Amino acid sequence: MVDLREHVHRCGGRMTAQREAIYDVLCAASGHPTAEELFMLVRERVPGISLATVYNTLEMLVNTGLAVKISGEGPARYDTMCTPHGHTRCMHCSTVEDVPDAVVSALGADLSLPAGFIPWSVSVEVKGICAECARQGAEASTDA
Amino acid sequence: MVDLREHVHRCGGRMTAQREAIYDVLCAASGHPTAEELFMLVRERVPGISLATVYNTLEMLVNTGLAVKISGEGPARYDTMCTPHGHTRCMHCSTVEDVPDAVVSALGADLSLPAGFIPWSVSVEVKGICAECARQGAEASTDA
DNA sequence: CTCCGTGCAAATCGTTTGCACACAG
DNA sequence: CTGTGTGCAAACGATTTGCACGGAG
Repeated sequence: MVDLREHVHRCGGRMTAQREAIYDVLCAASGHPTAEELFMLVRERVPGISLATVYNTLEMLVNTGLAVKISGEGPARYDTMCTPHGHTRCMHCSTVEDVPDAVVSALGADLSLPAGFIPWSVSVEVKGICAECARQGAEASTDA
Repeated sequence: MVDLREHVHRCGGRMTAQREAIYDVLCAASGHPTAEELFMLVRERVPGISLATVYNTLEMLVNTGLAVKISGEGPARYDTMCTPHGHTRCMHCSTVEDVPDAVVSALGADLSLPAGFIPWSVSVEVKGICAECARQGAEASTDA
């Protein structure tokens, strides 16, 4: 969580109420919201905001290193945590959770990359079933 | 590369010329083709085939474990190599290459997953610049 | 005053779906 | 024969774009 105004200025951009609201909401969001979800939340604070602005701002945040875009199945999700980490994705409810771990950042060095490939970032995604869905699944099979 | 006819039957499906062609082409493809690319290639062998059939068949192959779907930025790419491995993705030309490595499969155990999360598969993607694009980039800056 | 960022609506792109027919089993 | 897989075209969801205006600097 940095001073957005200062950050934006350093990157040659302008500060707006929309950008502040989007960044605030993204930082405060518990999960890893999609652009649409973020849009819904931000609209409570900036009623007239448009979805395109949310996309624009998110792209700016990603390009300037303040956020990370997690793309995979379905709509992309966004994350502000900028230390290297992986994600889990529930195959049932598609929730994304963080996997803070030094292993992730150390990984790059261990991989035998194609000759000449210049690595920039490593992302790790663990697909599976989240605790919540596993619990419900167990209940369901108990009920049946 | 398995006997597709037998595999499909074991999974309760039917064998068709389209499915055979798609699987053949996917196995023979050097890179990691998108559905669209695959469609173009398969059309040379089965001129009347439809893109929907390519999507259907790919989904079947993925569901039955004969192929892997690599989704991320842009269109999804497909891969037949079924031993655990990671991928590199060039940020410039978006080429996807394989990273065969035991580290990837061993990774799951080392990560501190959220409590209760049941892992199913681990995917690793290294973003960066591929050798080809790096070479061209170097040339370009030399020229300038 | 100058442009960058915005809002809106339409366009685009990848993928899925509904339907009638064909052909594998 | 029976029902699954096919081809087509239309629908769909996520994201991008073009354009004119408004507000930050």
